[in-house]
Amino acid sequence: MSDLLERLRARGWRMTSQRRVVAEVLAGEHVHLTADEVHARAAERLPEIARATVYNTLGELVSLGEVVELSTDGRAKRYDPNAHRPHQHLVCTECGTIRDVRPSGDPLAVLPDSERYGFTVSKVDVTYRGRCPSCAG
Amino acid sequence: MSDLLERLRARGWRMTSQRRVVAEVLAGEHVHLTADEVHARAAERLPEIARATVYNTLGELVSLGEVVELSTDGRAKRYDPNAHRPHQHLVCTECGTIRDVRPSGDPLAVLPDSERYGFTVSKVDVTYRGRCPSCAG
DNA sequence: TCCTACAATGGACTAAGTCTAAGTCAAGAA
DNA sequence: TTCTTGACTTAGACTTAGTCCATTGTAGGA
Ligand SMILES: [Mn+2]
Ligand SMILES: [Mn+2]
Ligand SMILES: [Zn+2]
Ligand SMILES: [Zn+2]
Repeated sequence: MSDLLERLRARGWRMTSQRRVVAEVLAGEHVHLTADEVHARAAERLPEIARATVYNTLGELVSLGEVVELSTDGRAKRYDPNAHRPHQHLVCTECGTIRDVRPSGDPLAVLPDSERYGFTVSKVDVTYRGRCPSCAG
Repeated sequence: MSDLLERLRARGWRMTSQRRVVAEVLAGEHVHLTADEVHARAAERLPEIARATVYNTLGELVSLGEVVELSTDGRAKRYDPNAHRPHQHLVCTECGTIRDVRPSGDPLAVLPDSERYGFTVSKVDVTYRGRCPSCAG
């Protein structure tokens, strides 16, 4: 994640304490936090960070391709730092747990030309839904 | 769609003018309206229908499996009466147009057991994204 | 050290949806 | 047909998630 800070600096990002803590909160595997969760965790380290700043920073990270924005349900968007390894998501319908998964093959390939209606298709978002082991009871 | 009204009556639904117009608005192919769009169209026929009634009715139709709820972006959910023919969606990133599409094969089959982490996977939502012909310019 | 353009702040505002208390009415009973 | 009653509808307050803006602060170059 510190290489992230390097990359951002190289792109002319002004490095502020707020941006640093937001980037640090978004570290690790299977991290899919909402903006408010990012804000809460950032505020543990930098108490007066504003919600608007978190939204701004997340938006910038998304534009720069360093973070992926997800909306797996109709609720708050989630922010995923695992942006450099393309993957899909497996979501528990009970508890909302999210796992990164990699389906076999290219998910785009299964859409025949006859089903593309002249669109230039560039991206596929796949959400697998089911019960996780601890909710299966 | 009148067979929908039959099915609902058979399930003990009390038939009101509000429920009837909501069901009528949700007729046809490639219909993916937001709750507010449904409300606006319903209000053309029944001016004093309340927004809450539209939300209630849509929620009931979803519970009964007669309508599918979609959240392809982080915006308003969309309601899809094409609930009896399983399909996926192709969305234009520019104008938001939505098409029903049928990928070849079972989208669930491409997720290997090793990528299921003990989940009981029951459903897949696939959103193909790209530019539609009129936005391709 | 100073300057200033870029960034952060707090609070008002919007969009989408939920909840509630009071009033209405569909449909079965008599 | 009229009566009855619980299911349904209504308006508006409330919540959640996110955006916008005017003001204040500061990173980093000169
Ligand atoms: Mn992920
Ligand atoms: Mn559809
Ligand atoms: Zn679970
Ligand atoms: Zn388009």
